[in-house]
Amino acid sequence: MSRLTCTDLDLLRRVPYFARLPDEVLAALAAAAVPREYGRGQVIFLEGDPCAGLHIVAAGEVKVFKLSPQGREQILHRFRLGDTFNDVAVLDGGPNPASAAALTDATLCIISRADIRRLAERHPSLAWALIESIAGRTRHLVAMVEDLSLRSVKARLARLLLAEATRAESLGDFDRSQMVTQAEMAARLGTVREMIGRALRDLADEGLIEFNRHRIVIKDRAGLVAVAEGM
Amino acid sequence: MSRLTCTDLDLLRRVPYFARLPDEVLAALAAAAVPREYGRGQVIFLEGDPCAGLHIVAAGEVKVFKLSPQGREQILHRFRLGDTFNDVAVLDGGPNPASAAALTDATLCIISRADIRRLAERHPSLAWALIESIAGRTRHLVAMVEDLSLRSVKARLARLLLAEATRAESLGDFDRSQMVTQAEMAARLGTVREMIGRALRDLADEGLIEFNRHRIVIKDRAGLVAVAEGM
DNA sequence: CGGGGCGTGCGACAAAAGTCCCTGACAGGC
DNA sequence: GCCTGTCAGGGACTTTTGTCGCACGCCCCG
Repeated sequence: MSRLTCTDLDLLRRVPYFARLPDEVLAALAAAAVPREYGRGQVIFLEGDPCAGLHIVAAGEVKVFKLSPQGREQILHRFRLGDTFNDVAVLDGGPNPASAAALTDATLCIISRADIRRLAERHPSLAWALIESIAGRTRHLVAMVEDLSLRSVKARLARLLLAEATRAESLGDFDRSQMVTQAEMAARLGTVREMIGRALRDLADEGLIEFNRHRIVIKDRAGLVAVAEGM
Repeated sequence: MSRLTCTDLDLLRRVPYFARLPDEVLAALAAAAVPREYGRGQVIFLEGDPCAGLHIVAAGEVKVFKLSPQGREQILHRFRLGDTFNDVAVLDGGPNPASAAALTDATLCIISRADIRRLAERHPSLAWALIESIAGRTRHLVAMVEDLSLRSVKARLARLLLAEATRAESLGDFDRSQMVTQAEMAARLGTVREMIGRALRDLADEGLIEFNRHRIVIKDRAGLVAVAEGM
């Protein structure tokens, strides 16, 4: 038990928005957190269900997504170690705004809305951490609306590649472009697999990237930026 | 001066998320609020500029929007009496995530980020009010992403008509469907004016609505709902 | 009462996105 | 090593969305 709590504490320190919280608050959060394991592909919670609590990724990767009646998927966000999700439902008490599923085997720590609320009332620093977290989420969604509404698939893809490259660099796990499959890229960009394939070929024809199954290398960053902005 | 403060207090009570705050907090907010007038079409603040503070609509209507390089506009939200906007920048201190402009002559009350932050630290009830406000904003954006990514223009239009009709009823200002121009509907739905015209004609051909310049009447609500969901 | 400006109606066309379908490559399990 | 399922490559076609162009009606204002 004490080992578990210790592990949770370490995890909480890896959550950017929580890192600066006083130890006391982190300990209280850790005490309230319940770990849970999910297998690859397993559903974590469903859109519309009553608030499933705050989820923190302790291992593996997770997607939060919407499905259309026709079965097409739009991924709202992909979450990794140290990310929190379902903040919105936790903070306003409404139903989960979207569904979540594990992309790989994953371990999550879950804190109920009641616990969060109790702790946030006692510790204003936690309330501010949550506010900054949800503000970041909102900025991401604004960018997503802008993308979907105002940019072509090719431009969106260029932006995605640039963003992933930047993220990979800043994390040191350079160039293992974790982009997995074209189908997933399509779900993130709000289109279909075939469009991703065509857009990749276009970019390669223009000499901006090189790619073969599961590996994409950026050859001309400035050119990619131009595509990302211009169209 | 005392009259002005009184007016501001009345306004703050009309903000849904603020309505239940204790008088003391409302008075402090009112003291910090600066009123300002804008003419129709006037820009209020620009995307990317440093945080412009919390804005509250005291009169008139306002849009928050993004522009593409090609000049197309995506309206993220239309705000009316008692709505607050630019919450995100106020809460996280980053730049404004989008631009804002007055749709009609408008009066806004503006509270600086510093004041909000100071008051929220002193009064946790205000912090929670802000949290619920931004959570609502985030839910709206999630719905917007879903719409743009997974629904046809016709389905989006059906949803918009249903939403506006519901709002109009619940406010008693029934059927004066404030939808103004087709161009604005297009900007809200992420498409162009001509598509709105075609989609309206389609819906009319199917007997679901009737319309002539500036007046849209829903004839078959269930049918509209079917269109809104199905496609 | 005669413009102008704005919003609309509508058709022809162009481009972007999506669908269908089939082939072949690769990886993991047996 | 072989079989099977998943993923990618890519062509042909359809549908949806966006662009262009122009005429019309309405309303405001001089």
